[in-house]
Amino acid sequence: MAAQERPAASEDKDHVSVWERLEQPTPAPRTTLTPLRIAKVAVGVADAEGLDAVTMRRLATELGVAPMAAYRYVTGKDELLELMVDFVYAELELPDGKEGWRATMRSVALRIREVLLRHSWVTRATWCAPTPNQLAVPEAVLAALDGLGLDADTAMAVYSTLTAYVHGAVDTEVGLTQMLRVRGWSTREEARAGLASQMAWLMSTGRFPMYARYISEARRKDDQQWQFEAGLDSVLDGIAARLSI
Amino acid sequence: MAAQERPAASEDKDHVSVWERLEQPTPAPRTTLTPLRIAKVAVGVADAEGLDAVTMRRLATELGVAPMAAYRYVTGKDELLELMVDFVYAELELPDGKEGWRATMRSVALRIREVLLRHSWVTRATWCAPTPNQLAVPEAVLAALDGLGLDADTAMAVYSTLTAYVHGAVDTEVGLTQMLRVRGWSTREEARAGLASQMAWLMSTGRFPMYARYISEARRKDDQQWQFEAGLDSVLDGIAARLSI
DNA sequence: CTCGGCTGTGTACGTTGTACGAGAACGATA
DNA sequence: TATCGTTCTCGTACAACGTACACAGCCGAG
Repeated sequence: MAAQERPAASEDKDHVSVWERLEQPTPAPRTTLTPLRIAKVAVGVADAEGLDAVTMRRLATELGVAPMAAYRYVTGKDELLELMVDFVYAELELPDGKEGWRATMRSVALRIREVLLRHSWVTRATWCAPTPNQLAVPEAVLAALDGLGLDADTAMAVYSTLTAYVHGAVDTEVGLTQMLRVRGWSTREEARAGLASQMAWLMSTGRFPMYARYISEARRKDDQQWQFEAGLDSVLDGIAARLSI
Repeated sequence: MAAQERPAASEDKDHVSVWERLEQPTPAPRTTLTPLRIAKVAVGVADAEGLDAVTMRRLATELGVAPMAAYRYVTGKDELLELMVDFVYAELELPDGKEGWRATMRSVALRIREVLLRHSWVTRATWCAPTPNQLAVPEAVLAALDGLGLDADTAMAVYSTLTAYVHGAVDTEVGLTQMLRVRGWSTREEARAGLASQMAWLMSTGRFPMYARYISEARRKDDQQWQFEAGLDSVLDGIAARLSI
């Protein structure tokens, strides 16, 4: 048994995060490169051509710099991704929480969805390292819940429930459009046709009668916004009901 | 690059002569490979060493076969992943739905969580192509909802809400343990220490007072099962409330 | 016994992340 | 101004990856 194989690099207790390093204000006067510029360019590439297009080499070309240059600011590709995710979350505008917990949470959810859809690669890049700008989300949510008399565990659970729903929903939403793109179906018509033909075989097995019926009867199948909000309101209802607030 | 001359046979290390090889004609029985066997082995590797360890070459070695052999059964790595995901979902046991919609949905959610935690790479491998065994989930859920008088769109929305929550929740749960493993913190103590030191810096910025307070007060922070079920019950409450069922 | 078609092999190419050491630009010192 | 140490950047190089392509051995049908 080859039990304990360590794939990752060597990092020990003296591991300083990117964020910590970011704080020391660029010890370099000469820097054509900065973590922020790197992140910005990388996000641009990812937005335009997908996460797979983000290559250390591609990044270097885009920055007008040698392939290895970025490694001065980033210990590896993983850290680059962290930077990218944080950069994206920076554009999230959070409500000030003066409108009550429910309105606040609702609007947080909707805005996160917008941002994640705008940068659809983010859901696949997040492996749950909390970046500073990501932490602003729980901060805002918890602030909105503060003063309602919830104990810490319950408040955190509420927050977790909300983000679990939002991430899950956006993830499948993104996954779906991603799949269409991978399959090469660009127009809605093409997509419907292609998907239908693929589904046809599955349905013809007779294993999924319910699914077949509901799919054929559903009318708002393509209205992602409606689906998202319907689920969101359910979740919020549930939270309200359970906490009687 | 000139001189790409084949060296004499005796030059190759542990080289068996042509004649010797001619002597043992059949090291290979027929059809050693099947999609199912491929998937099973790949899942084994992924479970043991993570998704990154699943390489076409690694898979080949594991199967006792040449690197390209699997391509007879799979058009590329993407298809391999589909196979793997489907293989995992095959072990999901779904309730028969005779216990009412709520109990059914609850148990579906819990079982999906179990399976996904058992194969923690699946959440990152899914880019939303519906495999047959995955389709069994909506089938079961819709069957449980049937006869409640919901229209197709609402029923689908209920299903989507549930899976969004489940996937989102398990995803962050998996992401967290993944992060611990990547950072090299194996024991719970190490993890707490490492995470704490990393958090300490973020908290010291003063940007996240609420978060800091709630984190320090929370007691069930590590009870993932409780958190999952708390959220799940919220979601189910919400669905019940909204549909008055 | 031959032969076409599967199934597995071998080799090769282009791309990736990144280790490593040489080189170039700077501030401080002499 | 000349020199030095430090800091940033580059060029090269390597192992590992996914997979294209042509081939070889075995099977059952004729």
